[in-house]
Formats: sequence, C-alpha cells, structure tokens
Amino acid sequence: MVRQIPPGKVLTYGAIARMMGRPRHARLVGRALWGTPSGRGIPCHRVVNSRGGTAPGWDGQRNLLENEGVPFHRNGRVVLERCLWQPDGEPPDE
DNA sequence: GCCCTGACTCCTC
DNA sequence: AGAGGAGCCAGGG
Repeated sequence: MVRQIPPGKVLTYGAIARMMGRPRHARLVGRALWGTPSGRGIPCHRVVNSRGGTAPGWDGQRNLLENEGVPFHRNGRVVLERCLWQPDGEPPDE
C-alpha cells in the first residue's frame, strides 16, 4: 500500500490502518514499516502520523519529503491538507 | 502469563 | 498550539 503512494504525497499510519479495516492498528503499521527493508520500492518516508510529524530518530525523512515537493509547516509538520494522498481520487485544490 | 515499551491516535488542560 | 494521560495491538523480557 505504501508502495502505491505517489511522490509529493503522504499517508498517515491511521489512514493506512483504516484502509485495511484496522483503525486501531496504526501502531502496528508503524512497527511493520520498522521492519521494512530499504530498496524494496517501499517509500516508507511517505508515511507520517496524524499530526504530520515525521518518525522520531529519522530526520532524513523530512528531507526526502521536501525533496519530493511535500510542503512542511514552520514547526516541522507536514501539511497533510496539501499532501495527504487519497487512493479514491485527488481532492479539489480548495 | 504479567509488565514494559513503541515509526500511533484521541481527549483534556 | 504544546504537554500530559489513556486506549489501542503486538513483541520481547
């Protein structure tokens, strides 16, 4: 699922969990990504929490996202309103 | 089997 | 808007 996230877009743990029918498994998604090997085409850096916060201990994630065009708030949070990916179809630009 | 911990989320102060 | 507490599921000691 994470692999389907296009560049410039992000997904939240809770969103993924709910897509899978497990709204309470947000942490499980995180732990799953924790064991996600790099180079598998799994852009785990496109996954942030509900507040748009990047993973702790992984500052490079923000750099990768910004590099893809993901807007960030001044406090270092991702602008979910602008880059939250929706597989059902992109929402209108306002 | 109990207790602590964690790439989470929500509510309240 | 930042900080603290509770609920959540699974893993490890």
